[in-house]
Amino acid sequence: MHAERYNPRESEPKWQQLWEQRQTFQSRNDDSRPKYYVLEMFPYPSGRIHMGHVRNYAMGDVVARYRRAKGFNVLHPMGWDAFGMPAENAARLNKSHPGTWTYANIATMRGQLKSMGLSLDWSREIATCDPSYYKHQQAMFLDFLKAGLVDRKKSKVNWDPVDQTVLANEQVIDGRGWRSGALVEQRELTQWFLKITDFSQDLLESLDTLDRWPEKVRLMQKNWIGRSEGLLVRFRIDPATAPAGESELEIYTTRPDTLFGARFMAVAPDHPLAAKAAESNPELAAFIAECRRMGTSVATLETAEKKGFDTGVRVAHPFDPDWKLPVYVANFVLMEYGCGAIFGCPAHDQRDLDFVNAYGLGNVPVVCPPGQDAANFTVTDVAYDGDGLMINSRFLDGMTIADAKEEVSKRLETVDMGGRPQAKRQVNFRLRDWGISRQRYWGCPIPVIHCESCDVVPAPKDSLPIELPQDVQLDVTGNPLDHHPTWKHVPCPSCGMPARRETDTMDTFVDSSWYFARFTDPWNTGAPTDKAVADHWLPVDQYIGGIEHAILHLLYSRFFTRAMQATGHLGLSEPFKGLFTQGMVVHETYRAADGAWVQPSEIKIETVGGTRRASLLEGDAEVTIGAVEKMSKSKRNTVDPDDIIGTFGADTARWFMLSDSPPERDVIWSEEGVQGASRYVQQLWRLIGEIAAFAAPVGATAPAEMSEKATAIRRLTHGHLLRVQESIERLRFNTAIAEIRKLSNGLSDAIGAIESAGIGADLAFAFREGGDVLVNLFAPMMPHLAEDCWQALGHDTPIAEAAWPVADVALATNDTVTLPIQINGKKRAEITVDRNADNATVEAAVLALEAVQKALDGKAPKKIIVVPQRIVNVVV
RNA sequence: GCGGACGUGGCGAAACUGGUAGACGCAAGAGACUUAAAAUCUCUCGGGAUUCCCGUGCGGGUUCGAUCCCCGCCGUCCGCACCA
Repeated sequence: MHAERYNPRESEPKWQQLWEQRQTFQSRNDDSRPKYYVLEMFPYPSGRIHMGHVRNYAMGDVVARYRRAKGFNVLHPMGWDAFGMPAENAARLNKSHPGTWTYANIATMRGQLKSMGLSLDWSREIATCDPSYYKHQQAMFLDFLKAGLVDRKKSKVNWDPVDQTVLANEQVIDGRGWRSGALVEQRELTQWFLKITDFSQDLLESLDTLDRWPEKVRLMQKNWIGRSEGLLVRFRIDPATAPAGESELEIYTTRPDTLFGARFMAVAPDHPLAAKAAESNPELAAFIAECRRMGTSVATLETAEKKGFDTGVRVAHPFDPDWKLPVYVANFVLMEYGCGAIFGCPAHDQRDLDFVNAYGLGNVPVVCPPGQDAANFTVTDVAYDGDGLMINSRFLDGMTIADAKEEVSKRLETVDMGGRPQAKRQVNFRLRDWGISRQRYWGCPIPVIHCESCDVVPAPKDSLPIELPQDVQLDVTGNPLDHHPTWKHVPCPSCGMPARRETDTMDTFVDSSWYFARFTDPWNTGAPTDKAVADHWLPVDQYIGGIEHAILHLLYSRFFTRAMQATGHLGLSEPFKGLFTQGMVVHETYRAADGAWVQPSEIKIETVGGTRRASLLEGDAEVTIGAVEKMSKSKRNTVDPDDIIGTFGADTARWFMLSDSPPERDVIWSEEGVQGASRYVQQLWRLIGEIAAFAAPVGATAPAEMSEKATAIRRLTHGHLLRVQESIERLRFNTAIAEIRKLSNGLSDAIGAIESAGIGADLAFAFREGGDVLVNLFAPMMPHLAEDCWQALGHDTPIAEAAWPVADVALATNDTVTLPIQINGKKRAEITVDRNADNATVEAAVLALEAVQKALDGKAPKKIIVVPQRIVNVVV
């Protein structure tokens, strides 16, 4: 019996239960089939899933189901990025515990994900806030510590005054905290660091091996790591001007070629030389203090004018002891990069030029642009940073920039200055070590103990996990763990004297830097991973998530994988072989007359005379339709996945998510679009019902005699099968869906054409095959509907366990091809010829065409280009 | 400022390695069925004209042939931002 209408509300839970019963999506570590690891970035348990999750997980599920059907042993797990500030905030608000809120959210969201019908292996579920997870993270921290990959140092940190916590450089966006949006301040604190910079060169170089990553992401990481090749040069300080104990100033430059264009030196306000010089110069001290104040916010730094203050110190030019250069303290020099000191060559560096123009120090060009006359090339407002030949540079004159760099480096490297060479080649990186200390409660405790006599002592491994205390006071400023009356007090593991625990917790990006490895063996109580198992599954074959993680999460994970390799937990260095970054889900915005944002669910839209008008469901008041923007709570343009699944079913939601837009671009969620998807669900259901009525039995073999009609149907089936397959493999879900619709349209037309004529064994077979293939093709996108259709077609095992159909390439290709005929590049006719017809045959056929004859008007063609199986162009 | 991506009908888009521009869908319009509506089905749907011409942001170039390659503009979006 084939029901008139398909009812997803009845069907979807039924199939979800069956899959669960049969453990269809559980993957075993000892399966001998080739492995395929599909992973979507795991969610933060914020309360409810949103449409972005639906899109992300719908895509991953297509890949997982497709690969499973293709015979792979697929790992497709799910977990929770469960530590973090929102839980603490919620707990403070509700006077409860962050864990209560977190686990309640997880329960809700797990239910929501299950209602999507995702082919996930729930037996591997993990939550990063669970001691069974962070126990291993603590163990690895100790391993890293032992391996020299952890550092504890005093450093200037980005301090978020609202969240009262330290932020990594990566978490400061436009001078503001990435979560709170507050202006970030600089503070000096003792912090734990993971030494990501140990891997700077490798992290950079290996980007070239990640050929299945988006170019954009690789470029962003490359810029972030920021490698530059340069020279460290030591300048001798003029003893007459040297502050006590100072004799030299070391700078870093990438342009040693321009050394003869030097006009001044500049050091950062917190450079030791600046401090020394300020000791006897109150005005300088005041200037430095002012820079510090300005420096509290990166945002003001960006727009600040170039300011400097002459220290009175003079240094000698490395190639001319009599050439003295003034040393300034300048607000644009960063202590963190290079040496915190530079030499200024204004003619060829815009920043230096702005500085000299403000202080009247002048400039001398030393690189002459090609085609310019060296005698009258001058620089005024715009520095020249292009190519050219050296001028005004004594022994460098006439050299290329590259040669001049080499010459300067070579000469200064051999000059002895106090027993060391005066210069040294140096590669510098922008990348900084990863500060992981956070003064928060809801994070993974850093497993060390501070002892008065033994200093920092690692917590013994058998004391792990160091669990968070349940009784915690969150409404205190500062660090709640530090305020806890007893938690931090422990005896020193080394000397047994009273000591205290580290009360900082780890940045939550640590939690997400290795979860993909934990999924391979989440039951392991003794170690973070089973190395052999992890090496079997990893790297992740296809990782899918948002572009917002292009730098932070992905770079940290790449570092962590290397650190885990170094400490014996993994045998590889790159965790993600294929990366795909999906676009956002966007929606129209709506505003009431009073300017308040209105939710899509509160309005109705009518089209009157071609224009769309929106009004409130209640009260009918007119609503203004605004721009299409990212779904957000503040603009209230969100659509709740639960509502959509409840009304239309998960399949409809998944189908629409994948159908219209290319996956890397934003998708516009619209009511019309969902309804279109829902209509198609019904259309497919009807079509399969019709096909089932006269399809040959399951497993029927092809009859020897095939009519042309039957062959045409088979050709259609196999052609689209090939193209859908290719689209899915390229993650082009929108074109895959277009091809599926073409197949269903084609089968539908074919039914219309034969209905009255009756049906033979050949057609029955063709429809059996066509119907089966069609269902197979849309099963990764609409798995529940596919199960019902599969059953309707007479199959008795779930399609989720069925193999992908094998395309007959020979059948998919036609014996004949239709070639467009161009005359002077414009299409004028077409001919149908044998697929393998030789060029001479094609040419003869083309020349015989009426349109060609007419265009030639009795003359011979100048040229005929025949592109076999593609096109013919006749030039007259 | 530096780096990158993108620009195609009313809308989302497709177009393989330079080979028929607009597949597939959304919206719209006309019609069929219906007492009516929904649903469903059929047709039309880049612009202009009479067989043809124009058309992929704009202006050039390369080519038998350009949405695709090259040069120069314009616009939109994204990332980084005093990195020496």
